[in-house]
Amino acid sequence: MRIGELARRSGVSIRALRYYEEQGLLRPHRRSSGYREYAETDVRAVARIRTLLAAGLGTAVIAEVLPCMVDSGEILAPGCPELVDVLAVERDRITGAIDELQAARAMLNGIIAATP
DNA sequence: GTTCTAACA
DNA sequence: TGTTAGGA
Repeated sequence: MRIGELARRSGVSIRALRYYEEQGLLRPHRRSSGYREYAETDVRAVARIRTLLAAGLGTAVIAEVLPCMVDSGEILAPGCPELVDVLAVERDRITGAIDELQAARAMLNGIIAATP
């Protein structure tokens, strides 16, 4: 599929899809016309990219983790178990971020509840 | 009409 | 990231 279809199906802007390629997150083939040709599996790949970006992971980390995820996206592809410690660090960072968000939410809840 | 690259009131 | 210019 071309970039327009992937953008519609993934809910991501064409601009973002080109950016992902620039960052090495996606490797679409090129037609003789120069148009990018994406695979069916890229729809799910984009979803994973969005999830990881939203979690605060850098594109460099995502680029090396993405190819190590099997269909389910939760299994480590055989051949890259050394990523486990990198993922553990990211997980701990996310856990810290969640704690801060919960603290902020509790603070706002308190203010809102105490405001007549 | 769609996509491409490059660049920024 | 959006948007726009200038082409194919």
